[in-house]
Amino acid sequence: MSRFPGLHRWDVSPAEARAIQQRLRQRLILEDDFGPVATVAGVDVGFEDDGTLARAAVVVLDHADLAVVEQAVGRCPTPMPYIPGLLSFREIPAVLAALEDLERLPDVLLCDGQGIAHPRRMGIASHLGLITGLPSIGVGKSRLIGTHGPVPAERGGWTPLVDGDEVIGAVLRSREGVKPIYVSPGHRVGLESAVRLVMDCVTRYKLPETTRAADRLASAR
DNA sequence: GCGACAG
DNA sequence: ATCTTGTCGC
Repeated sequence: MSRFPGLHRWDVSPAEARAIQQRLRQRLILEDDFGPVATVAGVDVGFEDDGTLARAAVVVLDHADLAVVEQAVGRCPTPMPYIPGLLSFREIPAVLAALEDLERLPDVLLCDGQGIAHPRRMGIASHLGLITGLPSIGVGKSRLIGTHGPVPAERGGWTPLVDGDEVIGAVLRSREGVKPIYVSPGHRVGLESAVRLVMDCVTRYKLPETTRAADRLASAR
């Protein structure tokens, strides 16, 4: 029993993957389109057997107290090598396997990587949001594209990430004294809400608890 | 042609 | 992403 409709094939060439991204980007909703957020999920992918097997982890947390509600792990043969701009084709198949095992789907997905802060506005968070239909946000530890000015030093402060004349994300100081993180809307979430939801999940560390929990599970530490 | 380049 | 110990700083 599959929870999500297959929008396209996964065993595609880089050129086909880029064409799929161009086709899908038109369906993205880049403004708030969600109800009460009771749960938030962290999504991350790790690899086993020299990278031949992808292992995805999804950890659902209670939005109010960040307590773990449930978690799932999904595996699948790694489809293709890492190619900047095509990360979702390498990692999403395993993520979908993990999502199928959840008792209940979360209200929002926080993915490791970018949302629309991507050359074709189709980073892994946006792609996953479109496939699942769930609101999604990209939380990256580093930059893929875009430029930005100085990042405020205080916790919670941020500056726009820009590409040409478009604001594609926020460079956020999630914690004082450490490198900022890159937050961008994935699907059905506007930038301000994306930043707010991410900060809702940040406690005493640079990365939100969603990411930390998923990272831990995906890397089997 | 020369860099840049999520995880 | 992954390979990996100690080490600097609050």
